[in-house]
Amino acid sequence: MRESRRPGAYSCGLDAALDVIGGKWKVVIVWALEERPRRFGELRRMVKGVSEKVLAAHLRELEEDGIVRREDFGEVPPRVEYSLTPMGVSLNAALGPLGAWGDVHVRGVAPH
Amino acid sequence: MRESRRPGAYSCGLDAALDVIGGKWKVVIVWALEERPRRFGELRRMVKGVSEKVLAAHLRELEEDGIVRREDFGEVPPRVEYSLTPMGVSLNAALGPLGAWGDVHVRGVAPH
DNA sequence: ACAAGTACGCACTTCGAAGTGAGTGCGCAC
DNA sequence: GTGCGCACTCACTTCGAAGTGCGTACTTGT
Repeated sequence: MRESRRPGAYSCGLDAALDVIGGKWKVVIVWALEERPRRFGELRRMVKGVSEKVLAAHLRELEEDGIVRREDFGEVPPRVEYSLTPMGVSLNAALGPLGAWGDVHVRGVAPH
Repeated sequence: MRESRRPGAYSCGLDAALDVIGGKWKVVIVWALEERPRRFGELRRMVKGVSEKVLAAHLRELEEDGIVRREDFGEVPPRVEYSLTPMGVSLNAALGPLGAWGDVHVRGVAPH
């Protein structure tokens, strides 16, 4: 189990942000939710290589951190939708420059 | 040993960037080099909690990735200085928004 | 004479995140 | 009636990043 966030335990905002997106698949999940809400199985197919256990765990953590919202339509068979909260949207925006940097300096993709 | 970077192996620039700064202490190291070049022992004291082994390993990886420059003044006792390359400076800039996001949304520090 | 600082390298251990494979209870298509 | 998809949970294993402790060859400080 992960300890809950300890305000003031970080030396800078970068520490804090990296703690939130620290999981192996977190950024990919957040990125996959950018366009529109997604269902669990949908995410499972989009985020290639992730196991169900880890996907579920990461989604729960992201929910605890206020990044994603989980909506359970109490239907049967189960139907659950995950979407970004405003905080999640702003996180995605903050990740933009870093993604662009990676494109240019690591992948060698021209910014045009 | 770490495999060298594989161009094209990333699904997006974010993957690539996170691979580069993936180490536990990488961002703190880069952040510590922002102001001016630093010596090994100096970094060791700044980056609290890091072991010498890991600091040396991370510095070597960051050098391989073109983020930091290592300058060895062949003196005795040894004197080595680490500084950011232009690419390192741009990385730091790209990390800015993420740090600000963490300050505001995780640490609750007002922007202003 | 002795400890401490310099910039590391090496062998060993630890520990937790992630991977694996199974089960659940229900509906629907074949 | 058999199997698949849904959205998970649980127990177990693996594996590699990070931690620990020691050694180096030399200089400076007390």
